[in-house]
Order: sequence, then structure tokens, then C-alpha cells
Amino acid sequence: MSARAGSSGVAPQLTAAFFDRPVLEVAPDLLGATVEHRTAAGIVAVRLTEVEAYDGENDPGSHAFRGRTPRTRVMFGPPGRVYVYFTYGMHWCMNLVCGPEGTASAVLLRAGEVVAGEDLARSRRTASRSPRDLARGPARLTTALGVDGGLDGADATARRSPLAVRAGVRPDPVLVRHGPRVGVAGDGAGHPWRFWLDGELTVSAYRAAVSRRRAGRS
DNA sequence: CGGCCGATCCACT
DNA sequence: GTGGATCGGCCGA
Repeated sequence: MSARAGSSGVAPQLTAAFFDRPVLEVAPDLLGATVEHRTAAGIVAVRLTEVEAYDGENDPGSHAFRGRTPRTRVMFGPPGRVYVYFTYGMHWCMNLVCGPEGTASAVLLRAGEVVAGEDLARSRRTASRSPRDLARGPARLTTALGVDGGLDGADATARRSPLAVRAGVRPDPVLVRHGPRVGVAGDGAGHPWRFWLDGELTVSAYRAAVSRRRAGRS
């Protein structure tokens, strides 16, 4: 077929140059791309339908806002690395680091459609009911892929990396929507840093940031 | 389907 | 000590 697909028919792996750009350019370009993770158990691949940009030290919503710490070490590293963090006492979430080394922007992978290894993905999810929910939400996506803190810092652009990102069919630009991020305090309508594909069932539900203390019993 | 709430522990103050 | 880039179960409509 076309030269683009190559002789093997496998979509090309995204390179460090792809990620070494401003995060607001990289984030929408990741929509439609697939993330794949190889383990001894097999391969799971997810086609991304929803992502969020975090602009490093300039961004109050970013983990790197208060500078370099042990946790944010990878965010300040080279582009194309995977930043995995643990949250709410039980969930892992994953990001792809953007921009040159020394800066700390990253794209949170929020949701996608499992396009390979569906049985394996389901076996990793305890409460999965429908294919739609397998990777709908950042922690669900990370779980479905079998990614945890052990992959923090892995290079997704290395040829032999267990984790890779591959170019997908470029979505119709009309379908690319943007808006405020989910669950980020102080992220008003002036921060269109969440990107998603309109009409995709796997896009997670929007929720504004809520303080549990304020929302719950006083 | 939507709202509410507990789980569970790590990073940072 | 505080609260979080979340999820899933349970409840009522």
C-alpha cells in the first residue's frame, strides 16, 4: 500500500522529535494515536480519544508547578519519557513528557479505546463491564495497559521499549474539541488544555474540581 | 443515568 | 497533617 505504512504494515513509532514541541501542540496531535504496552502476558494497545496538557512550572495545575521533586524528576527529563504517578491511595496515571529536557510539560492520557489485547485488558480491570469502560478514565487506561510505577521514566521512543506510541489515522480537525481540564482546581474556562475527539464513547465524563472537605461534611 | 461517598497511601508542607 | 490530574458501589429517580 502506501509508503507511509512501511512494508510491515505497522504504523510508525512516534519519535523524540514529535514530543520535543510545545505541549499544546503535542496534546491534540496525540488524539488518534495508539499507545501499546508489551509484557510477558501479551500486548494491549489503546487508541487515544482524550488527553490533557500540563505546562510544567508555569502551570498551577501541574505537579511540576512547585519545581523539581523526587516525584516530578521524570517530567524535567527528555521528551518521550513516561511519567507515572500514584494518586488517591490506589490509582496509577500516566503522562508523556513533552518539550526539551529541563522543562517539565507533559500530556496526561485520559481515555481511549482498546484496539488490541482486549481480553488481557479486561483481565486487569476488576470492575470492567463494557469495552467502552476498559480505558475510559486516566487510571482505567493505565490499568488496562498494565502500566504502573515500575514504568516511570521509561523511554516510549526507544525502538525496543515495552511501551510505544504509534501514529494513527489523523482525525478530522473538526472533531477535535477542547475545554478545561477535569478535576483541576482553579482551571477555569480560560484554560483549554483538555482535548478530546467529539462523538467518541470512550471520552470520560467531565467533572469540575471539588474539594472533598468542602463538598462533604464540614 | 446521575449524585454521593468511602477507599487508601504517598508527596509535600 | 492534609488532600489529591480517581474509581466503583450504592442509592434514588
